[in-house]
Amino acid sequence: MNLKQLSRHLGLSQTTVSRALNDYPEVSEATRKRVKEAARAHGYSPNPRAKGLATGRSMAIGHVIPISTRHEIVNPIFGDFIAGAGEVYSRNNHDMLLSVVPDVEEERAYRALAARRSVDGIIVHGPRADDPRIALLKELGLPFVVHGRTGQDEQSYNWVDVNNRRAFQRATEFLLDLGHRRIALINGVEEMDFAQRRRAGYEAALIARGLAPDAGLMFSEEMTEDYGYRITRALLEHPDPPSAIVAASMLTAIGVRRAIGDAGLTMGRDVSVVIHDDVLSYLKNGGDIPIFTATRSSVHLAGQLCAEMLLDIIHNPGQSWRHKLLEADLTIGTSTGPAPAANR
Amino acid sequence: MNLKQLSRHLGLSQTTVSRALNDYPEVSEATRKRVKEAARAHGYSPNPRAKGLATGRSMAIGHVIPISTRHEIVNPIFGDFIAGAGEVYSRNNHDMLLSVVPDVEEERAYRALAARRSVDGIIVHGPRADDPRIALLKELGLPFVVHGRTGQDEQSYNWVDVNNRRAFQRATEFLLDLGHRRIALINGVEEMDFAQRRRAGYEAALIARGLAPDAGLMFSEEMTEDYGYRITRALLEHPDPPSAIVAASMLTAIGVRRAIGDAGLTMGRDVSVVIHDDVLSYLKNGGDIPIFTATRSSVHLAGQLCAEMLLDIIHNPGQSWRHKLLEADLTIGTSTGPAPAANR
DNA sequence: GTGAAAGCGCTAACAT
DNA sequence: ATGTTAGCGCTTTCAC
Repeated sequence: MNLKQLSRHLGLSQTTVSRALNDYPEVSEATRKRVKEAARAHGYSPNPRAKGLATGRSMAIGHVIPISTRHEIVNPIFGDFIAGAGEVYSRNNHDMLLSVVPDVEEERAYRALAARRSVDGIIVHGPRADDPRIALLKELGLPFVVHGRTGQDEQSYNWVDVNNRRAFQRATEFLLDLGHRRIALINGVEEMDFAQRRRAGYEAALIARGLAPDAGLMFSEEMTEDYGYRITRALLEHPDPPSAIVAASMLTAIGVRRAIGDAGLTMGRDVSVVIHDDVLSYLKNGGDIPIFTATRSSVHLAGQLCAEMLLDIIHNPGQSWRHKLLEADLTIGTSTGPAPAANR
Repeated sequence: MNLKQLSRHLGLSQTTVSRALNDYPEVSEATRKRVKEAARAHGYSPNPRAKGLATGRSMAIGHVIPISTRHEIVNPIFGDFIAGAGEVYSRNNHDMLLSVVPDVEEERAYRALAARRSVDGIIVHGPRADDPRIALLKELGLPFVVHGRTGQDEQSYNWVDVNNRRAFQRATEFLLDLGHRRIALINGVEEMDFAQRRRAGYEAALIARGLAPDAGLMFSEEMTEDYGYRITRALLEHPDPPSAIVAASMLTAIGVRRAIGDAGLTMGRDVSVVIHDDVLSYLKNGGDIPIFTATRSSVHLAGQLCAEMLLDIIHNPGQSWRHKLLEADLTIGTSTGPAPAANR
């Protein structure tokens, strides 16, 4: 069933039916009601391509997922984020277009999306501290919202971010309050903006207590299980090992725990660990590692918020930049305990 | 730059330019070359909506991701699969349309996709043993490929599946060869077809050795960490505990290992564990749980294969059903060892 | 308040 | 081998 058929069926012109369906004010209430009912009854739904061709809009939002050419892993936060954003799009009759591209071809992918006008807006994932995509998208004139922030000019574009700095500051303060003095940081790659903010929070907490950040206790790599394992083993073999660890991501945390176990030590007694993870900081259920359960993650929420913000920007253009800062989930596990007296 | 402008620029008709670009045979090689070069030089790229409107095709593939209303978790295999499929679409100039819908509204989502002709084909995720979606999609006449299989009529639709039966049979045989006799199975929900096949493989291996499957050693639930933990703890407290466990999924395996540790036992000595996981059976790196590394998972591969099959079906319709059965990755960890003499 | 007609950018008969 | 023309299904002037 298309517009033509529907309008003929109603004895009206395509124009009127179109106007009624799209809530144009000049249609009489009576006709609008009649038209909308008929549309529903016949299961009419406009052809998005025809609509897009006529309006120049696509009713679609693009997500460009860069896949690293070095280590083809998909960021685990991705699924949750997409689910959150997808719900919002469904509610607003927008399609979600996913574009998976090798990171080296990312610029081309953005330019292609813009040139073909396949999408009305874009969500930017995983911003680097100094990310060229921001300038590119501004140049292309495509509305966009960044999930996260870059290191500078954060007043010049739209973003939704988790307060990573404060989360790590709180985590570190928590351990300091328990008497820990040598606290290690197992961080993500500092090319990523979020990792820089996390370290800043960690350092701020130490400095506020008159402790100098120790480069020998701060680590920065891709957040894998192996990374958590290697670093933790090395730390524990140190003559003056840390009594506590602040770690990011579930995978890393799994490695940390395995290393502690393999060293014959006990989490929460010999070494305290605080995990930050905005994907899987779900319900903790009898253990010291968060697990999948029925609760939404903050990334899921961030996905919803990014999508809502972008749709709003597309609908009401010309406004100034928008942003939203979420307080992070922080999982403080059963694995945290006071520092051994010797380490105070 | 659109077709009209490009053709004017070349002093040719739109038709000729269109034909040259789309590799129609009747265009002279000279013109084709000239046209293609001009197109590239001007960065011309056809408007997909106009093209779709004219051809009735969308150049897009739909992925409907049902989000469970009970436990809003995203299946962890999802990210990997999407990445694999996405690469194939990119190479073939197809868009990937993601539709995230509450599972109760799934039928409506498929019908909407079909009615609006938003996509040329669909990939079906997570088939149940008796899945109504197969019949629905046949009725809708939309080409589709299932990632996985259903319990019956597997000759009547297209699918790509991992040989779950054989994987679990091999895993079980492996443990039997080590002398184990009481082997537990920690399986996924049996509503899912893959879980049924996994149990079938496990049972077949036992029966082939003259052992009767013991209902008290077989478990079936959503594959969370907590599940792996709970079941393993319970098993180990049993008066006649199993000496080995076959477990599915990384999360479950993490729970299994934690439970073994908490019970004061050692994996590979007191209890042997074989993990099956097609997502994260990546390189194992010094531990007994697979970790994220640079290697592709079999789900990534399945994503590619599904996408390729679907594009082929769309391009060459009218052929009979197609399918592909992949041999599963099977991670046999350092955590497997011979059965204690008492258990033989 | 409603309708006729043009046009969005492309493809596909149907010429030539 | 190339061009002309008529749509694809919708929105949007413009006229009434």
